[in-house]
Amino acid sequence: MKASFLSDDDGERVPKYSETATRILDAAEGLFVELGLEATSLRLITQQAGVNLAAVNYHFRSKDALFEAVFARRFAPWARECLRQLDALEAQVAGGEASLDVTSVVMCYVRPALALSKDPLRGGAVFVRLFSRVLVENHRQLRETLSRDWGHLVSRYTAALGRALPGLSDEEVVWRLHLGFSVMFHAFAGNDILKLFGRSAVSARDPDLIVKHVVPFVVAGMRAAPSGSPAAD
Amino acid sequence: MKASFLSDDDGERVPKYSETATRILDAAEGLFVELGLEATSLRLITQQAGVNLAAVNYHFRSKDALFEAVFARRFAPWARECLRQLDALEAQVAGGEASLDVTSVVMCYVRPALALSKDPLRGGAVFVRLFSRVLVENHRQLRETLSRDWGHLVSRYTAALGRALPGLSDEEVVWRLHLGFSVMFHAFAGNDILKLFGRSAVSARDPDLIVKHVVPFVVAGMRAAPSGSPAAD
DNA sequence: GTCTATACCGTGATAGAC
DNA sequence: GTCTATCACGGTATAGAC
Repeated sequence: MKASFLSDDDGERVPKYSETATRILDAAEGLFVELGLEATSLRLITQQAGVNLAAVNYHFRSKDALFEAVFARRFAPWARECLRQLDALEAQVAGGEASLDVTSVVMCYVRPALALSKDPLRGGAVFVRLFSRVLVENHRQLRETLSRDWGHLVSRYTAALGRALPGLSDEEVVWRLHLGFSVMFHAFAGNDILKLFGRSAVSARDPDLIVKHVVPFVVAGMRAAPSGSPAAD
Repeated sequence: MKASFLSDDDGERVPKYSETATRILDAAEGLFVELGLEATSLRLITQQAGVNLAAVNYHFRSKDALFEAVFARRFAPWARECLRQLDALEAQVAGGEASLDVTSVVMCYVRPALALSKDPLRGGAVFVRLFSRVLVENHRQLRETLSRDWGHLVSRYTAALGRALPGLSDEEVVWRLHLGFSVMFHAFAGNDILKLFGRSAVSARDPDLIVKHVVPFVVAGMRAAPSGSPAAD
């Protein structure tokens, strides 16, 4: 239940869960994505995990807390990888001042999400869809738990994006980073959103296809002129 | 409970609800947004509406169906206004072929959403937030109910956007329209998403501010080069 | 410390009287 | 159309076994 395990990356800093707690986490993770949060009962989770109902209230203190644990378990490695890639990028262009490319910065958080999305064996794809739910729903407890790591990640990317977009104010940089994150995660989540658009000629299932279509959109959006410039057509 | 009331716009084509049904709808609408869908109990709704608990299961057949009714009541006028504005735009440039501006097309659906968002007296702001929830959650029943009107709206906007972006394939046009809609609604929903980003220096409450920041982002994203073009920095 | 059995109360839904 | 009574199921808390 450690809150912040991003600062030190000396090996695997994942909190140790007991055998039964891990079984609960695994079962819950799959069911939350498959059925949704509210449609998944604790009785179904514990039944599938082969543990007692009360165990979930012992190891985690509530259903919401269980959801947070499921989420946090995947969030930490992802965030660590995002920071690692950003470090590598900045080290690569250490000499220059504003030589950071917008696409490169965006790819630093897209690549880890893409990797997760393409590796469903370890429950990676689950996390991306859970993240999109967190973005739209109100999980105040989860936000507090993640605020430290998340805040660090965002401030790092804000700085990098600010360097890549020298003409923008700080406020606008934050806005565009926010929009960029939102678009990416909702696209990866792919909760049949496209199905809403009548017959979906688009298959949002292929992660590579998502990157191909979404990244240019996001990068161009970030590069847009500051405020009310009409931009020649 | 009429499904499609978009084709004919001869006055108010809103389905007639009884007195008690309307009171239920009004109460549910406010509570769903304030507390969320699952946190709002039918007992609370009926209590606030001053009707009996069983009434909600008589007029609507379930809680989910009630949610759909709440949503559909706001969706129809909004969609009608979006089509009206698109009609006006296309009539304005009737002479030329590809003279449609991307910004103008985007504003055709942004303006109605903005109007709703700025008019909370009639429960308009509610709809925008509900829409964002529908986008990320799986309301298959609701999708089927709306597929006709929604499909018509999307095909019209796809055509218009395709005219404004002659260099793009049909598939890419659909993708960008999809992304544009997603960004807009999630920004309007503003479910404290920005709060996730550590201390939010950005106040997402002012709808005009949202439009000011989001529209340039979306328009630039739609105008991005087709596939793998790096685009000069 | 871990795990289990069980009881509690609120929820959505339904049947049937009026 | 409306209301009362009742049902099965949900999350939660607790007492107690190992």
